[in-house]
Amino acid sequence: MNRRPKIKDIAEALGVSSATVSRALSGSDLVTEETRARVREAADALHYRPNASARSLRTARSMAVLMVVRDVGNPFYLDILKSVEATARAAGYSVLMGNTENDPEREIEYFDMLRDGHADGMILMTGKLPAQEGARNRLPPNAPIVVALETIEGSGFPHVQIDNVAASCEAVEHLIGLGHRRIAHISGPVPEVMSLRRQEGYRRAMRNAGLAIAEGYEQRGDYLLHGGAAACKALFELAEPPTAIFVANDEMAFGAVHHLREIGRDVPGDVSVVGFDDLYLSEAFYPPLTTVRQPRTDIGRKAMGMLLEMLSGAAVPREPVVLPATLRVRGTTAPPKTE
Amino acid sequence: MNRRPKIKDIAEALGVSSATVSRALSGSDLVTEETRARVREAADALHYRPNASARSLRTARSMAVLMVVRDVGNPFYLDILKSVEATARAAGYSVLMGNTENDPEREIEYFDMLRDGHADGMILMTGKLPAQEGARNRLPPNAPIVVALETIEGSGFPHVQIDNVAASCEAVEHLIGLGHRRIAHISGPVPEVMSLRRQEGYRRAMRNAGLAIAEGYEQRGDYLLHGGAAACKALFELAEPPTAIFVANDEMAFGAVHHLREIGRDVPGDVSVVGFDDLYLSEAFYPPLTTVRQPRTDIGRKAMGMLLEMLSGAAVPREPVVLPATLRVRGTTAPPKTE
DNA sequence: CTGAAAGCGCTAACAG
DNA sequence: CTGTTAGCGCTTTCAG
Repeated sequence: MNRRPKIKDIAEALGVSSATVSRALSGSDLVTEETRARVREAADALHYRPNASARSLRTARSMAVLMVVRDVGNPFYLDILKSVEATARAAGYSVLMGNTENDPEREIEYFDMLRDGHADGMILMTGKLPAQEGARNRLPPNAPIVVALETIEGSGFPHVQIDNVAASCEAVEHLIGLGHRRIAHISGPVPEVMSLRRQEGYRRAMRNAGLAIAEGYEQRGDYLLHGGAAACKALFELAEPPTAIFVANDEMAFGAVHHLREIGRDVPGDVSVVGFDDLYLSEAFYPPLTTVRQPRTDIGRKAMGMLLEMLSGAAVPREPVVLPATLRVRGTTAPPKTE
Repeated sequence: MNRRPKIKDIAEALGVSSATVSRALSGSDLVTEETRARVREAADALHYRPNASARSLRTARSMAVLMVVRDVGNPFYLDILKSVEATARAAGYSVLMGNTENDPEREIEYFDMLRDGHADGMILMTGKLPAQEGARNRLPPNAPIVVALETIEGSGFPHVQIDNVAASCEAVEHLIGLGHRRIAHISGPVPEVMSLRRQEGYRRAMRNAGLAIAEGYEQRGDYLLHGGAAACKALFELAEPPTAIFVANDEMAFGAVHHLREIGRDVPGDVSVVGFDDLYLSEAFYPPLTTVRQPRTDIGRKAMGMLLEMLSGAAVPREPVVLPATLRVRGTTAPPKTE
C-alpha cells in the first residue's frame, strides 16, 4: 500500500473498528490501556497522520488563527507575530498571515476567511472595521476576534493595547523637563485613531506646561522612513524651527534623524528627537534612540491568550486591556542649547 | 434560519439540485447563464461562503502554503514574507507561518503539516533537513517543497538563492581594493552551509589577493546583534586588530559598529565594516552600512512562483535558481589610515 | 470497553 | 444542461 494511511487502514491491520482507533489516538479512556498502546504502535509504524480537513470538517474547527496586520513588511509586527505564534502553537493552533495594505476590500476577505472556517479566530491589528456595513453584520454576535494595538471604536471586540495618550504625554514631558519649549510633533496618518491619540498626548503635555504649539509644528506623517524625513524637512524650513521633535513612531524618527544629519544639525546637540515603539534595532542606532517602548511581546501573548479563551467559550473583559508602555531615555535627547 | 447557509440551502430555496449550485458557483459552463445568475444572486443574498474544510476534504487541497523560517522574529524575512504572501494570494493561496527556532523537532512538525494536508506546499528557509531519517523518507518523491535562501544539499528540492561565495568574495575585494590588508571575518554559525559559503568567499578573496588570514581573524558569530558585538570585541583584543571586517550579516555588522564606537574607534575612519543582506534600515543607520544586497523580494516571488508551478504539476528546474546579489557601497567603508 | 452507522459540506462521476 | 448518488476521512452518538 502506498497511499496515505487512514484510520481504516490501522483498524483493519489490527482487526478493530475505526471508532476504536479514533478513540485510542485521541487518548480517550474509553479504550483499554492495551488497545491504546497497540493502536499507537501501529499508527507510528505506518507513519499515520490524521487528515486535517476531514478532522476540521467533522469537528468544525480549523485549529488555525488569523493574524491580520496593515503591512506584513513592517518590522514593528515582528515581536508580536513571534509571541502570537508561540502562544498559538503551545495551544495547538497554527497562524495564518493576513495583510490588508490598508485596503478595506482585503480586510473583508479576512473576515470571510473566518466565516468560511479557514480560521477559528482572528487577531486584528488594523485600525478599523471594513466600511461595508455588511461585513460587520455578517459576524456572529460573539465572534472570536481580538483587536490588538489599535482601537476599533464601538465594535464591542475585546482590545489589548497601551495608553497611547498617556505614553505620548510622558514622552513630551520628558522633552519639556529637559528645558525644551519649541517642541514639534510628527504624527501618523490622522485621522486614524492611534495617530490621533498620540497627537492628543502631545497636545495635552504642551497644554499642561502652558506651551503654545507654533504654526506648522504639527506635521502629518505616514509612519514610514521617508515620511519622517519629509516632515522633518518641512519643520526645518520654518522661520523658527523646533529644538525638539516628538515623532509618532521610530521608523519616522530614524528618517527625521537622518534628515537632520544631512542638513548639518547634531542630534541631540542641536535638536532632540523622541520616537515611539522601540524597534529591535533602535538601541543599536546612532545615537541610540530615546523612545517609548511598547510591550509588543506581551501584547501578542495577551491578545492570543484572550483569543484562546474566547475559543474555549470563556468570557473575556469588555474593558480594553491596557498594558504599560515605558519611556526609554537614550541618546537622542538632551537639554536645548543655551544661546 | 440562523445557521451558516450551505449549498443545500441555496439549492432548496431555488428549487434546483445542490450539484447545480456547486457548478454555478464554481463558474462551470455546464450551467445556463441564467441559472448561474440566479444562483449567484441567492448566494449573495444569503451571504453564502463555501465551507473551507468540506471543500478541502473533497478536493484534497488546502489552498494554503507553509513558509518555514528559522526565526519569525528576524526582520530579514520580512520582504520575503511579503512577496511570498502577495504571490500566494494572487493565486488564491493563504500563507501559514512556520517557525523552527532551529529545532529539528519543530521542523519535522512542519513536514508533518504538509503530509496531513494543512498545507499543499512549503517554502523552506532553514538550512537543513530534519536529521531523523524518517522525515525525509516519508516525503512523497516530488513533494511540493522549494528551498529558498539556504541550501539543503542532496535533497533534490528546487532551490532559489544567491551565489553567497561570489557575493562575499566581491565584498572582500571591495575592502582589498580600498587598500586594506588586515581584514577579518565574522561568520555565521559554522558549519551551516550558508555561513560556510560566505566564509569561503572571504577566504577566496584573501587568497586571490595573496593576503594571509591572521590567527584569530575568523570569528564565529550567530547572526545576532549581540553576537556581532562580541565577535568584534574578540577581534579588537588581538595584538594586531584588523583595519576592516567583513561581517556575514547586517545585524551582526550593527553590533560590531556599535562595539567599535564604544571602544572609541571611528567607522569608517579607523576601521571599515561591510555587512550582508541590506536590511530595510541599513541605509538609515549611521554611518549608512556598506553591504551586500540580497534581492529578497525577488527571492520570495520566485520561490512562491516555483511552488505554484509544482502545485499545478509543472516541472521545475533541478538546477538551483541563482538570483543576483549586488554590493552596496555606502558609508562604513573607506581606505585604511596611513600611519 | 467496543462496534456499527451516520453525517459534517462539498464536488465529481454518471445518468439522463 | 441538470439531478442523483457516492464518498473524501474523521468523530460521535447509539447500541451492545
